[in-house]
Amino acid sequence: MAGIRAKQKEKTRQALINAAMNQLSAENGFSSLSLREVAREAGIAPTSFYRHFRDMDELGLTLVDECGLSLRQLLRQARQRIESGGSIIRVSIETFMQFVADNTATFRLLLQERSGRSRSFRLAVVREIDHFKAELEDYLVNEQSFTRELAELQSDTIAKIVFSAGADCFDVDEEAREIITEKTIQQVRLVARGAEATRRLLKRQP
Amino acid sequence: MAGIRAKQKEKTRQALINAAMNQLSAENGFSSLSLREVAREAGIAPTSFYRHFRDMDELGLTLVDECGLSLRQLLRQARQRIESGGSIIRVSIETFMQFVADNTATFRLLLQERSGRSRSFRLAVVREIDHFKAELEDYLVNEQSFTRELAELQSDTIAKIVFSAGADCFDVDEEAREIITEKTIQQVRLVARGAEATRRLLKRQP
DNA sequence: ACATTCAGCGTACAGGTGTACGCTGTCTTG
DNA sequence: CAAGACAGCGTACACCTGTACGCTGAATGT
Repeated sequence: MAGIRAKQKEKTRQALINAAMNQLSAENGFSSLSLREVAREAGIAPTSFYRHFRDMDELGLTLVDECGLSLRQLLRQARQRIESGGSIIRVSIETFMQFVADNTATFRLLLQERSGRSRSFRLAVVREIDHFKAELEDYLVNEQSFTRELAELQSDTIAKIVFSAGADCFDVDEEAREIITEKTIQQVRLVARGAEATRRLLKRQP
Repeated sequence: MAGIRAKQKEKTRQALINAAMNQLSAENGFSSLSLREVAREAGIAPTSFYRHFRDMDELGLTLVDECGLSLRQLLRQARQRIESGGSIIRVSIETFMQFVADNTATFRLLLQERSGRSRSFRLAVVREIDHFKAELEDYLVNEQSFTRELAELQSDTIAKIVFSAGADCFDVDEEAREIITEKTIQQVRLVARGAEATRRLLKRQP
């Protein structure tokens, strides 16, 4: 039951996924990428593609899922590292930016399909971003004692800032990326400060 | 010299632009839209397309430019209306959201090409967003007496929030759009409050 | 051992794509 | 009024696309 067969299938499936990612990073959006070319780069016949995915869209959704998943895992690791001291904002954002640098192709897909193509694509992306927001929101409620409402407003704001900043990194070199990272840290601190001020404001006049 | 000829040319040029916008709004990203289909919808032969644009990319860049231009005009009008009283944040954001609702197709193009396709596309979009930020930044310096540095940080943050919020409006009905608008107003106020707090902080320890 | 499953292949087809080339008829200019 | 510019057309071509269909050979289940 080792599945020498299933193992090989999984291998070519990964080859397809990698091929798609490569062709994405080269240039061009996901929609302008062809089944045939992806199959060619993966080293299989065009018609064999269908043994793995119903169509290109299904492959695309897989990419989105994988991207979101590994981002979340990375951030969770980062948060654990923080429990032994360190600025949560700095570490989280540095981790995020490193992720974007290492996964430019898929992250670009994420942002691009967020406002494009089919509805199912958009929903998939929204789902990933919602995961991100939810974890941040919980942190703000549990560790920083914000009200649900204010935590929700804050986490949504931060998500918008951070994902936009990720997009700003696409065309730039490492040096510029560090500048953007520092700027983003400042921006998130701006929001945190604003939320803190709002909390105090609400305490005085509830 | 009225140019009955030039007039006709401009007319079909607009027809091409409109056709492209229509096909954009239907679904699908810009890159998956074909010269032939655009020409067909505009009512001209495919080969006549070249009398107006070198290729589809040139048409796309034109769309981006027009979108940014009319957004800026609208916001400038809104700011004039404010001089006779009213919350600048509320009016600006409501105007912005109305613009997105009225120009979903091109605004989607803007956001999509921001993180996609060719470098020249991305730069064009960045340019439009920079215009937006610059006008906001000037306002913050001149009318609210912020330092350049803090105004820059603030305007960049707000631009990120507002453009992201615009993207959130794509799939939703009018009711949900109003909710998003209100949320965005709160978020921008959060940032403004954070910037205010930062300013005070810096005054105490410069 | 044999029968079944199934990943991958090759062929084939209908349809779409961008664009080169040369023509037409009308507006514009001299 | 003649000469030229030029928007738009039709034809033609080479190329790429998705996918239907049936086959093969090896891994698997009995």
